[in-house]
Amino acid sequence: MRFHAALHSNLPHLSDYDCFYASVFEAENPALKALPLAVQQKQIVVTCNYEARRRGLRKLQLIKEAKKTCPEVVIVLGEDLTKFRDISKGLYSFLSSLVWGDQVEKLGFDEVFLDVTSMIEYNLQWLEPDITNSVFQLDKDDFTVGFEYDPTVYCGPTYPSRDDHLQPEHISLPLDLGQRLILASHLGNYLRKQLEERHGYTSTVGISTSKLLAKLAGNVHKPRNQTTLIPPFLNDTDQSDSYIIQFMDSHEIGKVPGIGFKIASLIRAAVLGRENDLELYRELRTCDQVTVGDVRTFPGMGPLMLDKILSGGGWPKDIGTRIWGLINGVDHSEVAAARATPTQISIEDSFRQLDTLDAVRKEILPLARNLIRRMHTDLTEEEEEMAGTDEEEADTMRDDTQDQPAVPPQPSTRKRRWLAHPRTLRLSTRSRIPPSSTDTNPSTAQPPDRTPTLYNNRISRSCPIPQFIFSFKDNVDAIAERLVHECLMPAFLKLHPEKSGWRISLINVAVTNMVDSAGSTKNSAGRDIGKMFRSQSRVLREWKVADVDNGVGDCQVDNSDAIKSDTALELEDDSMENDMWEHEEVDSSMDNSTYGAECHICGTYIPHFALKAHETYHSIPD
DNA sequence: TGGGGTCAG
DNA sequence: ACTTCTGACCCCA
Repeated sequence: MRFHAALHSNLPHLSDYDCFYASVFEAENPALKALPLAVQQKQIVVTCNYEARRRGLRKLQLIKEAKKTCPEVVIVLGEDLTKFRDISKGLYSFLSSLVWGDQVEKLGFDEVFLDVTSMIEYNLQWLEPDITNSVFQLDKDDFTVGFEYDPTVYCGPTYPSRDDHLQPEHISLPLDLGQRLILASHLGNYLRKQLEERHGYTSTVGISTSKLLAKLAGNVHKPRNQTTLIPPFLNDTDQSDSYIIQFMDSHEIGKVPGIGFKIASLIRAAVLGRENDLELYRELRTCDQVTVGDVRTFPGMGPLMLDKILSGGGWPKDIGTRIWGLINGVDHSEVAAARATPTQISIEDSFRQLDTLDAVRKEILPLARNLIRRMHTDLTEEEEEMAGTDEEEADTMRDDTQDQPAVPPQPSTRKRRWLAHPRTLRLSTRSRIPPSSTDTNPSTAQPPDRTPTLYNNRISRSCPIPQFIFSFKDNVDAIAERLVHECLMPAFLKLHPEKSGWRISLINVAVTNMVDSAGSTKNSAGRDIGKMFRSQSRVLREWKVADVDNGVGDCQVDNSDAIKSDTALELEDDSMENDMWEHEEVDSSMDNSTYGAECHICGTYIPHFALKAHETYHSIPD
């Protein structure tokens, strides 16, 4: 069987990005770390830090309730996602720069799948039996770049835990899966440390042989830790996946990634025997919870039965097979390669209700503006300065003279070009009352066979995108205004021909249907990284000393379950790390001293916010 | 290609 | 009171 190591890493503490938002505010203002902090979008708490959780706050809680539960809570507004998106991009770029190949897949703002197979394979070949001190090479071309580790033991927690599990005395090299997972566990630990030391963000990592298992493994030891899901390697062959089965069986069916609310509900209904004539139904441990194990062992359960359970919906063709695979811990999906450009960009806002054209127009305008800004940041890059551009000769001469000291040309004067052109513009709305609905009371609606697909009330109209949206000459406001009048308002009227009474509660404006520009490089992410770091090797070399210092010793720290994540390694911070990562239009204007300084111990350039953590780290060993 | 659905965080 | 602000992929016509 082929080894497919996926390393899944949640960038902040918890695997959801709840805490990611809170971490971003804490990074801006470290004083917040000691306080209960909640991030607000409209009337709800979308996220809160651990201090707030300790005091009883939860995500997706009403602001009112949160204030009642914890009057001292500090509330910050998080409706503008720009910061989160930028930080997320930066952390993502950093990980991509370390991992070989381009299989680095973002899931939301706060999670990344990494396929580290080739790194593991490469490092496997240097191992010799029973050597407890080795070097993990992070750069094929430079054996001095890497970190020390002990390849005879896992780094960090495993599932099953090593207390429950016989650690093999001798690991057969080099083809053993367990050995690969050991290496992956050390790499995961290294990546976590790098994220924390260099960027001030803690993360949780799951390590296994597929995206499915890596993701679920990541939930086991939640904040600021990692879990390696280990298959049995001493057991008999027929039960070779028993731990995986047990692991999967213990999950509630809806917790399995890929099984969402609808599918889980249908499967639960079937297993609980709601509409099944079979009365072979079993005693379920809890009334409400249906576990993967309950589903897997249900009489007759398999791909065909799942197909039947899910028949009638618009599901993918192989849905039964896929779900059955997930239930059995099988997931063959690959970690997706990095994308040059997103497939769509959308921006939306929600409201209590909008009922007049004027109100609608007033709300759409800023959405259009922001959308155009986003198109510029995400779909354009700086033009490569071509020697042949006659018109710009004067500028070019002045700006690009050799040996120009630290101040680069103003980014705003640089030429930009589109990496991709969206071809479609789309307006979506949601109303408080569904447009044409007859359902009076959803709670009384009996679930006979199919969910009546009640209330998923976003409706949309799209149109070809007007070409003026791509202009670099006209300013954003002018383009936005024209877009609203010529496209978006007409689209709105098509959506809502009625005179009034729409009770609009949400408006979304999107560009979709991207066509990559010819000549744009395949891997723009890689090029951005190249701009941010001189080269991968150089960056890594800068950190070489740190890496070696850390290797094994830190594993021991991390292995201890007794760490107080709140106090042990708190990071001081300054707000500017965004700008480290500020993409295409700004990067050439960076003056490093604005954002950080050189460490007086190792001389490495450290972003300002990470300096304290970095020095703390120097003080640990030796 | 347009409109909608489900999944994810 | 399944809420917020997204983004990816899938199906059907």
